[in-house]
Amino acid sequence: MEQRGKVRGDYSEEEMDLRRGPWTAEEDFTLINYIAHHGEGRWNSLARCAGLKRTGKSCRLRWLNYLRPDVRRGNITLEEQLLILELHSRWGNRWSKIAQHLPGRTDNEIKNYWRTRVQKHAKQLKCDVNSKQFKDAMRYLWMPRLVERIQAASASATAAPLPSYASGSYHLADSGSFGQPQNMVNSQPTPENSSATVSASSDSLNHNQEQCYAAAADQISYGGDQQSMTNQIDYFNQGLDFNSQWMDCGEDNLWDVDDMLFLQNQFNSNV
DNA sequence: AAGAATCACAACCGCCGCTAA
DNA sequence: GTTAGCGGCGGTTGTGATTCT
Repeated sequence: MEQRGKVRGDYSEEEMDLRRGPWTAEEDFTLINYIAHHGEGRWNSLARCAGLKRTGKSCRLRWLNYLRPDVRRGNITLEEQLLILELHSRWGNRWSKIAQHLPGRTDNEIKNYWRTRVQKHAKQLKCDVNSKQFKDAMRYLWMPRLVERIQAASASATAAPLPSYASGSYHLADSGSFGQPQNMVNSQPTPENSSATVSASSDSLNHNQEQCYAAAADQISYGGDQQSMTNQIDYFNQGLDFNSQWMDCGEDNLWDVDDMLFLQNQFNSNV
């Protein structure tokens, strides 16, 4: 039986000979070359036969997450963000399953995205990423906002067809129903429609943002603890004016999690 | 300019399920 | 039925890069 629960440092002589840590260009080349000639799979024997002083697991991971020719790298697009949020709300931390619907993206990349971005925002909101509060914020604020940004990007780009799930599935007027995007599986973003990438905007507020927040605050009336953040569905679905006010503030000021933080503060201050 | 803090992501670890012997 | 080995998965860590103070 394979040894389980092995303590760090408790390695056999053969294992001690194994390399760990970052892969070198030479190792990458060796692995690529070997797989090109012999195919992938049977990772332990592959590692041995290729002459790599790595575990089979390490070779497999390096190939799947980095060296595979069809692996997509770079910013997670708005479309992909939306899809990740949608699929995670359905399946939870089933990263590999989610990755199957994002061609070229690895489970590791999606997992990292979730942990570094999404969980960070939950932390900012001072709530658990699995809490209903945060899920509501995602579902009724963040995701609709993403849809709008995708639609705006598509409209401004060309008269070309919208990305499949941005074009008809997440209608803001669908009375708050955010069901499964149609054609989701075939929704691989293309270079043409993936130009709207994750904005690296600062979390701090600038003057324009503050003005936007003030404008939004005028139009959002929190009646107290009986009103939850889910009330925002109505604002999105009715296409109220404050949406366009936000849009007028420029690309950097589109509704982001900063906005959720603002709403959260508004909510708390009225409780 | 420099040190601290934070971010992003590659890589590792341990567990689990499957399968062949 | 049991065991050994492997692949896959999700969680976690290490570290270089970037941003902040």
